[in-house]
Amino acid sequence: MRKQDVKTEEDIARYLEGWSDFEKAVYVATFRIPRGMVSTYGRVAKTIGRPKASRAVANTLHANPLWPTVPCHRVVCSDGSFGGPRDHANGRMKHVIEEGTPVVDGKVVLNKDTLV
DNA sequence: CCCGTGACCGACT
DNA sequence: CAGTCGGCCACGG
Repeated sequence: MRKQDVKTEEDIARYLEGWSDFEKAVYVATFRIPRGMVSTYGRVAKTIGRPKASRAVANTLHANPLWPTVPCHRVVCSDGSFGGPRDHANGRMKHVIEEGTPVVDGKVVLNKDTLV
């Protein structure tokens, strides 16, 4: 199926057939993050039952094959900063801001209203 | 099966 | 409060 036709969690799992369960879980969890809010690598890891797999989550999202269907830009570091190469980080920050999420000094403001 | 590689995290100087 | 350090984990070679 074509990437632009992926619109549900089931679609994601189908599109990712052949990928590991871990990777599917990461993308599905990220897909659930509502617009205007963010989550952190650590929290996503916890959500999918792998509390200590934050690094693996980051690795997985780095290769997000379903952008922008899967909003990987809504996943940031635990301190609110955007990890990764400068160019990628800037783009992600721009999208987060466009969705109305508060960003101060290059970092997302993490509180009960912005953090899932 | 061992090893290097990260878009990380939390605790501890 | 900024910088370090060790632990963590999936993946690919």
